[in-house]
Amino acid sequence: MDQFAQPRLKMADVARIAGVSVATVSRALAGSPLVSEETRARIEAAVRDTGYVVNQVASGLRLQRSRQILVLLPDIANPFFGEVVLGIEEEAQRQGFGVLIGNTARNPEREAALARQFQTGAVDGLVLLTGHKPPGIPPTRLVGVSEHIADPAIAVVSIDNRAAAREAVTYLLALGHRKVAHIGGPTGNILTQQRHAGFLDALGGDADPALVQFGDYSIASGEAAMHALLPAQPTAVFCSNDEMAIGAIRAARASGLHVPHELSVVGFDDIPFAGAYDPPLTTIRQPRRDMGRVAARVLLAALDDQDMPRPAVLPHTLIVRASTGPADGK
Amino acid sequence: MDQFAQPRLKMADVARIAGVSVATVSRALAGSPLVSEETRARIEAAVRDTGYVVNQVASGLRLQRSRQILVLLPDIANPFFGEVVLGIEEEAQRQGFGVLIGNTARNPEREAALARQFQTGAVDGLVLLTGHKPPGIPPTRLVGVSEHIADPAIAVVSIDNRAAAREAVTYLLALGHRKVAHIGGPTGNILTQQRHAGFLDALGGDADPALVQFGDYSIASGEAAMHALLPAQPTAVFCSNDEMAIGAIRAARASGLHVPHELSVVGFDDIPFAGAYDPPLTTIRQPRRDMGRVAARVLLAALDDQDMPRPAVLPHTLIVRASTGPADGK
DNA sequence: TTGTACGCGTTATCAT
DNA sequence: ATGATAACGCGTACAA
Repeated sequence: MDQFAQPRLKMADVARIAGVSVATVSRALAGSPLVSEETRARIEAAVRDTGYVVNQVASGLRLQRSRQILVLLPDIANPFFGEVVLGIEEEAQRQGFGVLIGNTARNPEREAALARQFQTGAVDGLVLLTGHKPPGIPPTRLVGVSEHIADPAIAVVSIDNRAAAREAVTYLLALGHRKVAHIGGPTGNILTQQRHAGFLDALGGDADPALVQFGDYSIASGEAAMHALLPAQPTAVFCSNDEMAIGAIRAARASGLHVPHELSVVGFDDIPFAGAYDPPLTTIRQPRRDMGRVAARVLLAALDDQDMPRPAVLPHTLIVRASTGPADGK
Repeated sequence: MDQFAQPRLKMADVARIAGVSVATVSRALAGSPLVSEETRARIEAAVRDTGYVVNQVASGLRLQRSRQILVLLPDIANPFFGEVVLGIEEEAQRQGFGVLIGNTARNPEREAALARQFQTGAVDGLVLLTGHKPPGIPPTRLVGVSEHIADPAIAVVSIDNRAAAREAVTYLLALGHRKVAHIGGPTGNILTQQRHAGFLDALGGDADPALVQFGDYSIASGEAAMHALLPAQPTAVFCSNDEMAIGAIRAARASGLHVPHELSVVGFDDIPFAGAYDPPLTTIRQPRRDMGRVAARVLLAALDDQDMPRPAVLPHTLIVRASTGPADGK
C-alpha cells in the first residue's frame, strides 16, 4: 500500500522528453530569448506533463545564490514579530525572493546552526530581529530590525525609541501626573536603555529611584515590578513593552487600584492583544509591517549593490486607549 | 572602508593548508575512523585557523539530504504555534536536524514557494501546521500537527478535540448551566466541526440553533458572535478558541454582563495570554510542546524507515480559571 | 538557435 | 591511511 516516491525528475529527463539538450531546457526555464517559440512550447509541455520543478539546491550551488533570505527571531512566541515578518515577506516576494524563518530561542547552538545556513549559501541574506549578529560571520548581507545591533557596520530599521518614550511620558505629564513611574526591560538591553533615556528626557533629566524598576519584558516581571513600585504611590507608569504593562495592570488590580482612575498605564509596541485587553492599552505603536518591508528592501538592495545598506528610522504613533486618564482620577 | 567578503573557503583550501587531499578532509570532518590521529589534528587545526565550515548546499546535493526540516505555519502571528515549534526544535536538535519555519500566510503562492524547498531537497521533511498538504507533492515525509489533513496518508499529532470539547461543556453543565451557547470557527474547518460535535455530544445530541454561532477564530468575530447570542440569554458559552472567548467576554461586558457571574466563558487552546486576561480564562490546554516533540519524532523516524508514520493522540487538560462559575451567579 | 563540456563544493568508490 | 576521481543537478562559456 505504501507508494514509494518516484525518483525525482532531473532536467535531463525533461530534455529527453522534449527532444532537446539540458542546456536548452535550462535556457527555456530561465526565460532566455535564445529559444525558439516552438522548442519552448515543447519544453513547457514536458514540464507540465511531468510536474518537473528545478532543483534549487543544485541551481543554488551553481549560481552561488539561492534567492532566499532568512529571518532570525529570538523568540517565535513574541507577538511583536509576526507583523514584521509579514512585511518582510511582502517585499521579498515582490522581488522574487523566498523567506525562511529561524527561531534561535536565544540558544547559541541553534543560532549557530541557522547562521550556517547563511554561511554556506543556503540563504543569501539575514534579517536580524535578535538584536545581535551571530558570532563568526562577516557583517555583510545583514540587516537589523527594531533593535540596534552592536556591530556598527550593520544597518538597522527601527523607530526612534527614545523620542517615542519621551512622547509617552510627556503625554502622562500633560494629563497632570506628577509621580510617573517606569518599568524597563533588562538593563543590558539597548531598547531598555533608549526607552529609559526617553523617560528621563520627559522628566527633565532625572527620576526618583523609587519610581523605576526593571523586568525582563514578561507579564510576570511587569507584575513583580509594579508590586515593588506601589509603596512609592505613583499615579502613572510607563512600561517598556505591552506585556509588562499588562502585568502592571494585574498587580495594580490585585492591590485594589483601579486602572485608569487610580493608576494610568502606558505600554510600548501595540502588540495584537493590546487593544483587546481590559482596559485597552494606551501604547506606542511601531509600524511593524513597514519596518519589515523597509528592512527587506534595504537588505535586497545590499545584495545587488554590494554597498553598505543605510539605516532607517520610521515614525511611531502614540495610541491613546483606556488605560490612561487624568491624574485626579476624573 | 567597505570590507569585501573574502571568497569563502572550500574544502580544497583546508586540504591544501593541512597538506592532504580533500577526501581525507571530508573523512576527518565526518568523523571517519579511517584517519590517523596525526592528520586529523592537522586538519582540525587548519579548520580552526581558517574558520572553515562545510558547505551544506554542496553536501546536500551530493548526499541528497539536508538534515533540515521545514515547519509550515498558516499564520505566524497565531500564538498557538510558538510552543509547538519549540517542541519540534527540541527533538530535531536532539537528532541533529535543523528546523526552518515557513509562513504561508494562507497565500497559495507562498505555500508553493515553500513546498518547493521540500520538493527540491533543500529540506528533508515537512511539518504541517496549516491543516492541509501543499498541492502537487507526494504525501510522504510529511506530518501534521493539531489539525487533521485531508489526505489520509499523512499522520497527524493532535488531541482528541471532540472529547475535549465535550469535557468543557460537561463542566459547564455540572456548574448548573442549562443554556450553554457555542461559538465555533469557520464551518468548513475540521477543528470547528470536531469541537462542535463535542459540544453537541455533551448536550445529548442537539442544541438550540439560537445558541450557536460561527466566527473565524478572531477576537472581533468572537465579539460579533456573542452579540448575536445575547438575545437568547445563555448563561454560559463554549468558544472554539481563546481569541473568540476573549471577544465574547468583551461583548458581554459591553452589554453590561459580568463574567463569570452572569456569563461563564470557556475557551480552547490556553494560548499564552489566556491566563493573563481579566478574568483569567477557563480553557482546554493542548500539550503544545509535546505535540511538537512527538511530531518531530514521528517525522524523523519516517525519514529513516521509509514507512508510514503513525498518528498520535495526546492528552488535553481542562484548565479552570476565573471566567467560569456556577449558573446562579454565586 | 542549439549542443558540448566544464565547474559549483561535497562525498563515496576504488585504487594504492 | 590516503589520494584520484566520478557523481549529485544545474547554468553558461564556447563551439557549431
